[in-house]
Amino acid sequence: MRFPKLYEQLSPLGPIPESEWERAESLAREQSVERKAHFLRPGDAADRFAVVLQGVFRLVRVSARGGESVKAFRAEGELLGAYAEMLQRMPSMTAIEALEPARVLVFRTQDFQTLEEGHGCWVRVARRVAERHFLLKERREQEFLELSAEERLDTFWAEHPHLRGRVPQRDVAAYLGITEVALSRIMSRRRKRTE
Amino acid sequence: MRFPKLYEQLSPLGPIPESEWERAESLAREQSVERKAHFLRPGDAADRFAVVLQGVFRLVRVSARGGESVKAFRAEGELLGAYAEMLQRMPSMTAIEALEPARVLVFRTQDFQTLEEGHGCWVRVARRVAERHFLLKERREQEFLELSAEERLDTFWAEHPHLRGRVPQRDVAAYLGITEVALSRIMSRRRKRTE
DNA sequence: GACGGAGGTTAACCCAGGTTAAGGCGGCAA
DNA sequence: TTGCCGCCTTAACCTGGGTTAACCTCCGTC
Repeated sequence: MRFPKLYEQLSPLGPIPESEWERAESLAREQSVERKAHFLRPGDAADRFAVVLQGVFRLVRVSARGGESVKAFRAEGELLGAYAEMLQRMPSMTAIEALEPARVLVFRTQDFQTLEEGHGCWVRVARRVAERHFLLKERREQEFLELSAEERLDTFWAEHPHLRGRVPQRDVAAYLGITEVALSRIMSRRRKRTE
Repeated sequence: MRFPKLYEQLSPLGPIPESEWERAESLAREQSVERKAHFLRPGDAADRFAVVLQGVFRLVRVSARGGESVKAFRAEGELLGAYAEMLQRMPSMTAIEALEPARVLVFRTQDFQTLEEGHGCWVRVARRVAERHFLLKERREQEFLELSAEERLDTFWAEHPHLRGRVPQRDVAAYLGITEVALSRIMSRRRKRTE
């Protein structure tokens, strides 16, 4: 078990025999990413993904008008990649950028496909990954439909306590779908409300 | 091929041998749903899903505060079910209601699992279904992050032209995350703008 | 034909959040 | 030290959308 983070992430998704773990680890490549450097930038082929070993990343989509919106953050143990673009085999529209000096364990999607062909356990894993991604997005949809920005903020910290102090406020705002000004306002409003 | 809609929906997701089609059809049960009747109501077990043969449905989530938000519409050929709750094996939080007299082809999730155990093609289908659900939600997330209500309205009609005239405006509003009043305002604003 | 309900529109008023612009403050480089 | 830069805050002003409530169809039912 050279990479406990890998094991933590993948083993809850279905039983994987020892021999397959070894095969997987042999395909992985460890890589470090400097603060503010990109794991993936818009236009790159979405042909690899990773497990975060160390650090926090932001997944950013630059809209047509030039505005940045943050789709997600990823920290230790989480999967990193332009998942939608991978599925559609299109170039990435997403920038993936380290907010701290980071280390990741990289797989090429092509190699993962070979894993799948070799053993059915990986197919099950891939399915669970798809389902988990879906559940995350559905929860987020619900938040946009039902909650105010302030409530979304609370939900955010409740769901991501480990990001406290590790992500700049402007990015939290861009994740919530508001401006950094509005976020600052919400926070001061609340500061006063509770004295 | 007793149910062409079933074939249309599922066959693009992966090759399915003739014998498996027959097995699937033997498990399905045709059911009709009256206008305003429910295919599923909150609290029901999320233990079945369907393919829509005829009609339009709305998937509604009733929030804690009693507000209704519309997660999606489903028309002919689309999959109908409380997917998130199915994955999590929890009772449905979603109401699924016919907006027109409708007919559906119902499967019990349990039966579908038997299909999966019998032949690998169904596993592939299940995975593609998960991926498609994810892509839909991701697109919606992006719309909430980047677009105004008015732009979301345009996007909605561009993506769902077949729903024109079949869904009441209040439901479109609830899908966009605004009130029917706001939607009416947007439409009149636009009517004036273009004379 | 009268009535009532469902769905849509309009208007008045309010508030959350966008926009712009002006600081504040800590850290880092010259 | 000074000055700049990145990040955050605050204020002023504007706008989109929420809320409430009145009203208007169009139907379907009696």
